[in-house]
Amino acid sequence: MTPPTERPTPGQDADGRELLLTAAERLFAEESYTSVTVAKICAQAGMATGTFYAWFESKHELFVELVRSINRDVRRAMAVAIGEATSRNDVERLGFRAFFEVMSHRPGVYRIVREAEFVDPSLFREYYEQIARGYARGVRGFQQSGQVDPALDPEIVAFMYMGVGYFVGMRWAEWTQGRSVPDDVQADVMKVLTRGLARPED
Amino acid sequence: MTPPTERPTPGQDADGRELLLTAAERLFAEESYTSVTVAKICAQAGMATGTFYAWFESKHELFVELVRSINRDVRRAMAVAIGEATSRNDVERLGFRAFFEVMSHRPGVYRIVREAEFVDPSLFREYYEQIARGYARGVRGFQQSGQVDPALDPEIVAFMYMGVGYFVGMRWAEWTQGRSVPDDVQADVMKVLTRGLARPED
DNA sequence: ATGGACGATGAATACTTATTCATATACTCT
DNA sequence: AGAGTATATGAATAAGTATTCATCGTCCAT
Repeated sequence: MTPPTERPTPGQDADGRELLLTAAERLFAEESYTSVTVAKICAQAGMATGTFYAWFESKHELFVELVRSINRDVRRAMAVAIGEATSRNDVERLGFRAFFEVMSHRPGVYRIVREAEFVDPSLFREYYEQIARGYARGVRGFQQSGQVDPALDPEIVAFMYMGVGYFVGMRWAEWTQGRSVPDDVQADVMKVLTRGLARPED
Repeated sequence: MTPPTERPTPGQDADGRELLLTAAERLFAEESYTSVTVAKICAQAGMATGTFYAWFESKHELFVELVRSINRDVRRAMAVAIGEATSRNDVERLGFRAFFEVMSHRPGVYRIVREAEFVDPSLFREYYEQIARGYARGVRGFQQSGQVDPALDPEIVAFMYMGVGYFVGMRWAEWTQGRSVPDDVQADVMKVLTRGLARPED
C-alpha cells in the first residue's frame, strides 16, 4: 500500500530491491517467467513471500526493472570495452567481445531479455530499438569517415549486427558447455562483417 | 446454436486436429502461450472445451505439433522457392524472399517459433539446429564451387544467416504496419552477405 | 428399429499462484 | 522505557485454468 522509500538508501544497505533483483535474475535465467513464482524468488532472496510487495508493486514490475537493468549493464560493458577506440575494426571487435563476455559470465541473462517479448512486448521493442539507435549512430559515423559503404541503410545494418550477436551468442555462449564464445568464432563473424560492410572499391 | 455437424473442411476429412491447429495458430500468433487458454482455442475452433482432449493429449502437445508444422512449412516454402537455382546469389535471394514472405503472409507465425524457447527449450533447439544443418550443407557446397570463402566455418555462417533473417524479419515483417519486408531492405541484406562471404581474392 | 461406436459437451475438479492483510519484530529518537 | 516508524512474516484470499468425466447426439451396420 505505502510504497517503499522513493530512493533506496544510498549505501550498501542491503536494499530489498537489489536482493530480489539478484535472486530473480538467477531464477529467470534458468526457468520461464511463468514457472518462477514470487514465492521462489523470495525463498532465493531469503525472505518471506509477503515481503516482496514491500519492494515491488508486482512480479511484472520486477521483471521490467530487471530487463532495464540488464540493458544498462550490457550497454555500459560495451561502452567501457570500446573505450577510446575509433577505428571500425577495433570498435566492432571490442564491442562484440564485451557482448559475448556478458553472455558468458552471467549465464542465461540474455534468455531473460528474449523472454521479455512474451512478458511485455513493448518493453522488448523498446530494448532493441534503443540498442539499434546506438548502433545506427555508430554506423553513420563510419560511413562519414569512409569505413562503411555509404549506400547501406544504418538501421538495416544495426538489425543485422543484433541478429548476428543474438544467434551466435545463443549458440556458443549458451548452448555449449564451455559457455564462452571461442575466439575463432568471433574471428569469423568479424571477417564476414568487415568485408560485408566495406566500401565496394576497397 | 451450432450447425448440425461440424463443417467438413474442403477436400479433407474434418480432422479435429487440423481445426484446432489452425485456431491455435491464429491465437498464439497474437498472445502468449499462457494467456491462450484451451477454452479460447476451442471457442475459436467452434467446439466445446472438453473436445480438445479427444484430439490432443494436452495443450503442450498441440503446441509442439504446431511448431513442428511451421518448421516443415518454412522449409518447404524455401525449398520450393529455390527450386532448381544453383548460383549462390539466386539461392540466397530466393531463400530469403521466401522466408520473409512466410513471415508476412502468416503474421505472427514466427512469434510462435520464438516462444517455443520458453515453452519447450529442447524443441526450440531442435528447430534451429535442423535449419542450421541445412544451411551449413548449402554453404559447404558453395565453398566447393568457389562461391564462398573456404576458410569460413559453415556452422558459423549458418547461425549468422539465421540471426539476420530473424531480426530483419521481426523488424520489417512484424513491427511495421505494412507487414512485408521491403525490397530495398532485402537488397541491403543481400549486398552485405554477398560481399561478406565471398572469397577474399574476388 | 437398434445397438454401439465415435465424437461432442460443458460443468465439476484439482491445483497453482499472485496478492493481501493482520500481526510481529527491529531499530531510532526522545 | 516508550512511542513511532520501517520492514518482515506467512497464512488466507481470490482468481484463473488445464484436465476429467458422466452424459448426450448422430450415424451406420445389422
